[in-house]
Amino acid sequence: MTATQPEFVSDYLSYLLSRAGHAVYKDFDAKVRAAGLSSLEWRVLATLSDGDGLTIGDLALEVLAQQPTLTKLVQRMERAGWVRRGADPLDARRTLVFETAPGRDAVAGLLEQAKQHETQLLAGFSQRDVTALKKILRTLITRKNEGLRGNSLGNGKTTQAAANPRPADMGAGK
Amino acid sequence: MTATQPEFVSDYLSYLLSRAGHAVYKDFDAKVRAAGLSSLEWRVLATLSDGDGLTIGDLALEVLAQQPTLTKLVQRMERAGWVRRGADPLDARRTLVFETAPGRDAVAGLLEQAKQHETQLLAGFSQRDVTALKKILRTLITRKNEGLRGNSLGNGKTTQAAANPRPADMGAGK
DNA sequence: GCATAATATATGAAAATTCATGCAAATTCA
DNA sequence: TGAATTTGCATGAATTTTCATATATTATGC
Repeated sequence: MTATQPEFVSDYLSYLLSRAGHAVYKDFDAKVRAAGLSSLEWRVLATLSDGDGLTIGDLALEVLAQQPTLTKLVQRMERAGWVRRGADPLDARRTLVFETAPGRDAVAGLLEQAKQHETQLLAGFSQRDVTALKKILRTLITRKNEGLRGNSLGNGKTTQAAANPRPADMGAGK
Repeated sequence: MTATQPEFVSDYLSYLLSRAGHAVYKDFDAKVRAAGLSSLEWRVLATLSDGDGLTIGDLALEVLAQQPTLTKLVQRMERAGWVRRGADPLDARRTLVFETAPGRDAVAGLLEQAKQHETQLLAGFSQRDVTALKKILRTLITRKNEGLRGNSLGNGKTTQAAANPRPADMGAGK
């Protein structure tokens, strides 16, 4: 009704999430750049390390980029030798993306460092806090736009399981 | 030590924060675009609505963009009539950014909608959860890289208080 | 006060992203 | 089955961002 009160932004959830994400990522980003990768390239390789053979579209959703961006990024990364593109025998429209050995090598160290980084970041919090935090974040991610009217973005993306997942599957579900 | 276990990424805090931020922002973004603004323009105008007269540098920190990006964005936004640039009488190197009346008009509706959006988003959570979540996020934001060795990014940015803050200061703190 | 260093923004060229659209393959359904 | 629709990716042009650096101003040390 009345004018917007001051300091709205600094209490706004969307802003807090962005800021926190940025703050958390910022110092790790230096290591990513030192490894010769851009932020998006790191995300792509890290995602593929969890299981490759994703389509361009699913990969775009995973790394929060748009499809044309991913199409072109993957082309560049293929030229760099980090990934390989392949056809999907079940659907000729799709382009599947696989990580190459050099690609795995490029992120191997970073994946380890990422774990250490997270451990350090969360050192000051109780296990309960961390669990609660991650749970809420997952809820926000999963819930997406349910319950929000006036926004019929069906968005029925399937995000099929990875075609080439790593052996076990423990530690992530919860 | 051993090979990276699968599903690392989906439990990685940095990833969860980015995803949550993206999920939360996604449907609101449609309204921002409908208002004729880009995401970054929305952030800039929303930030300035909380008090303008910020320098290019401080504004860049606020909206999580780089300085050259902000310099050019502000120039475009000035041409569009949303902001005005002014000199700092105390430091001739600085460029201060002020919101114009058209700029305020452009975001007024969005600021209201943003509040509604947040209310809807948090509807399913208890007040306690929300408070806890925001508290942790603020800690992550504030703490930045303290306690993280091997990264002497002093980053002593002052981010001085807004030169032209809005009157009261209630409703944001807690 | 003067050189030197540090800070704040601007800018040009290169690179990446985005928007709109094109095209091919799969799906729907009459 | 065959036309119409939908889906998935690629691509060209325009826009935006980034990197490196230039420029101007303020702080510092002697």
